[in-house]
Amino acid sequence: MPKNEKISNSVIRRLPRYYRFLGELSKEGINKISSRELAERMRLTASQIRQDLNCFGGFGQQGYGYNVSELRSEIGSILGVDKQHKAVLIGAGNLGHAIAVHINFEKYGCKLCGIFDSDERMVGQTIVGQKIIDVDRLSEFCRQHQPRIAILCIPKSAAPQLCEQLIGLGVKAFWNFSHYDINLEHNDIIVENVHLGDSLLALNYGVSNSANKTEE
Amino acid sequence: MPKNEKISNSVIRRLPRYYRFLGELSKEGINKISSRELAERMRLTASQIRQDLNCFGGFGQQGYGYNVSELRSEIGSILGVDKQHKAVLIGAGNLGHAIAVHINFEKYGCKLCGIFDSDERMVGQTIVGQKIIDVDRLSEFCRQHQPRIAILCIPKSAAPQLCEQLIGLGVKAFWNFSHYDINLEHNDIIVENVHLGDSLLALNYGVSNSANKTEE
DNA sequence: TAGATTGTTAATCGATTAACAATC
DNA sequence: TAGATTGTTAATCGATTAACAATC
Repeated sequence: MPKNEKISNSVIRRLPRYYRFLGELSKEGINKISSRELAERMRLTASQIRQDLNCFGGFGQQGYGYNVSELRSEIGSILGVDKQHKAVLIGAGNLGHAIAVHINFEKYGCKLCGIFDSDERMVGQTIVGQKIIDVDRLSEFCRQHQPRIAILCIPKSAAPQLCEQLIGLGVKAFWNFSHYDINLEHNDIIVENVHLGDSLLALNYGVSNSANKTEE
Repeated sequence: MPKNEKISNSVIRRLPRYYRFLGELSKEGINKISSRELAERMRLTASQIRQDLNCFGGFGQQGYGYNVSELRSEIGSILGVDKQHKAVLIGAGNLGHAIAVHINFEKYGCKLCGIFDSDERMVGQTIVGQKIIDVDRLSEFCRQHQPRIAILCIPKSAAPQLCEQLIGLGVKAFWNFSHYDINLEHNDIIVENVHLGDSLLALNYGVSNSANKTEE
């Protein structure tokens, strides 16, 4: 769908937020919105919104604005929310478990089709209606189901080897919650690192260096 | 500590990653590193690293490079890892629970001092050695302990009101995992939104639009 | 038609990269 | 001293904002 040039990462990162806000507007029963109004709500500039959207096409109408639900579904299809890419979750500990039950995968264009763990006490247990599978059976499973996305909720030490294994099995994208910083040679692999520690540290920087603190 | 000018957000976001990589180097027993070597490992440019670090001071030595553990501890203190800011966690459901046990708060300059939930079946249960407290007692607790950070693992609907309440109680920063997009009038409040859905959608965009897919 | 608002081009701003003098 | 590598200034690049003609 992209018009012609490569879409910048900054634009891509804003798309999910547009999608969310348009969903809310839709729920509020608002059918039409101008770039100016949307900018106000999202604390962006109208210019930026128009620039962003025009990377993908002219979704608006001069003199009128944008049709909320139409624009939302356009952005949705750009993001691929209706693709239902198959995903496996590796690591069903606290975080993995929470991700499995907390994230509505269908809503985000994914289908969670397998949950794995290496701890034999977890294997066989059921979460979100799925039996946890022994990670030893990962290869077998992937050959059969061909997942394209792997969600890593595993210790740092296990990550490098697992990444390589999964790439060998045809996985194209990683949603990485491990403390390992995926930085692969393979340049066709898509990585979304979620470093919660980094996020907390950035917040902590803000708190530690905020203006409302006395100089020390 | 900042030299004189305001530090850009892009720089701040890279600091935790520097901190992490330097920690790893330290563990590997590497004492000295040049900006060129570090850049290679982190997939950055040497220029950028030197620029970033020089926002805060000259931590290197010409002709030699940087002392790994020294630089790490400098960045650590810039990030405030030894500050131990008090934090409350609101919402001890799947995600809140996982955050509580998964994140080593001390390591990131925080101290988790209270966990709250509104579900009476959870109240009184213990996680990470702390009894879950009824959210009705949040005000009382905050007046006594004066936490500066609130971690929100609550439904979107509960977020706006809770934010206001917490700000009234002196909370200065939010680590926000709720689907509510904190976008406050209060401009001295620090917000770190962690929108896992947005993150997954960005990944999904990549998978849906990757080059190794056939045109459709 | 007049008014509004887009799509798009041009101007500005900020961040990244390159270059190099300073210096260990 | 010679070699290496920083700190810092200048050049480049890209992203954001402003402006405005096109058009509904």
